[in-house]
Amino acid sequence: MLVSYTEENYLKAIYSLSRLYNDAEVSTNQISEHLKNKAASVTDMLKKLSDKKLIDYKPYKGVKLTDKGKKTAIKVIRKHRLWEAFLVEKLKFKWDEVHEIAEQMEHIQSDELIQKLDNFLGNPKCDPHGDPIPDAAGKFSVQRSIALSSAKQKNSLVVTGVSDHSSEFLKYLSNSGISLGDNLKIEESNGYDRSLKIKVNNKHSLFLSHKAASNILVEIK
Amino acid sequence: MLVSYTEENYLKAIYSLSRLYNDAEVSTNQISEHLKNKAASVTDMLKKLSDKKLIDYKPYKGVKLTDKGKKTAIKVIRKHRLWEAFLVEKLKFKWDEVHEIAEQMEHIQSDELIQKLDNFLGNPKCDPHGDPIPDAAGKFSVQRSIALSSAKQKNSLVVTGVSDHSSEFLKYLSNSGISLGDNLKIEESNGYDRSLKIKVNNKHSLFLSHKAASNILVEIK
DNA sequence: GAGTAAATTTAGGCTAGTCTAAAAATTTGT
DNA sequence: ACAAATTTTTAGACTAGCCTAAATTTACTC
Repeated sequence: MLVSYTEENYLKAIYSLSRLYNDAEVSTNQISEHLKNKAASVTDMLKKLSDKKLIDYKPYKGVKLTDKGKKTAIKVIRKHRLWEAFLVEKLKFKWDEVHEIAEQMEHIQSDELIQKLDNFLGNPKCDPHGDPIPDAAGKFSVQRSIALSSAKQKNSLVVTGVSDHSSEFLKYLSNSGISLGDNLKIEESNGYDRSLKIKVNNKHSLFLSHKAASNILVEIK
Repeated sequence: MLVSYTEENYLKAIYSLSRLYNDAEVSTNQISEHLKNKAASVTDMLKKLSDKKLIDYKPYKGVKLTDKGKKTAIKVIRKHRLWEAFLVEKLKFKWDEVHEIAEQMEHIQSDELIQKLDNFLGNPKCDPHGDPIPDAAGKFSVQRSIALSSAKQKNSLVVTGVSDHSSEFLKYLSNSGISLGDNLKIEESNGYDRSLKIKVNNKHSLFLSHKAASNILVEIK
């Protein structure tokens, strides 16, 4: 069964929104905002994806991916991240320049291509943003990181990635002197606006809004 | 101005059909057969491409690419051939497996990507089928080959490529023991069906139909 | 639990690109 | 040069994916 470019983008959106909220149902409006389409258009597509057994859809109740839909979404994510790795490792793009191009390349259809690309890159476990790359069977072999904003522990956090890949955000990070692999310590946690004061690599400190902190992924070292 | 995936395919078809017939006007039916679309659909698209000043179109009289259209077509061909080179050189595909994948990859939009890919491959002059790769300005730096069927000279011909990239034809060639770089001599030329008797590398001889010979490209050594 | 606000779906319309069938223009054969 | 055959265009319809506006369902508040 063929899944169009557009359908793939919907499945990808549903997958990542669902992950974001603990594998919960995803609402029409969430998808609409994420893809910058109108809610009515989303409803149309949900019906179509439901007919194809890629999602479980009950009107007004949100959607969840079926196993088939999840498999398709993870495959697209695998392709996206492998192409990002290729662009950075081999073609020497900066990590904040590759997202848009990978958005196009992730839709190239050829299982053999993706397998050969994976081998060519040495079967990487993560992409240049630190996001884990699933294998051909859809298995993620490395730990998923958590948002800095939700870290319970205050010390010994390591930046492993971002959840906002916009070049605006990535530029903001590099201007703030935060990059992949940096060590973070939470020095203060502001209750009322949930902003954080962070020490980077035991050197300089800075303030991060909740919004920024929620888009920085860390692992506990 | 943006040119869609579909428009790019039409421009590419017009470019190669035009080249095939000595830069002549290309007819609606020729395009229709080449793209496996109906003639009526082709007419629709010709109007659209004409509105965008990508082709010169006079109803019933065929079309020619404008400079703008030619530039766009050559850019797509550049991308196609660079990706084919990548697939064969880096990912170790066979030369008869890459056409379909490159058909998809040629539409990825990013000037920076294609420039970096070109450098990564070492700025190749030809793709794995022996077709010349134009540079970023659209210039072909190597000689365009001629069809074996139209060779005036009988001796010292070198196989430089094919004009039919179907895996059916490529398999036929490899079964016949003809590959890129082989030396050919025309031993007999049959007037009535235009078939040829060919000696390959001064070793074995074989018969080629006009159809096959017209799809083998050679240079005079 | 009734009324309002918010979310979602339905209804109907638009564009790009395709198709079939029919009409018009061109080319060919005598 | 005129009729027939061929090519090309026009006319009208279809699908995918999007939209706006209106109707419906659900959620929230008192």
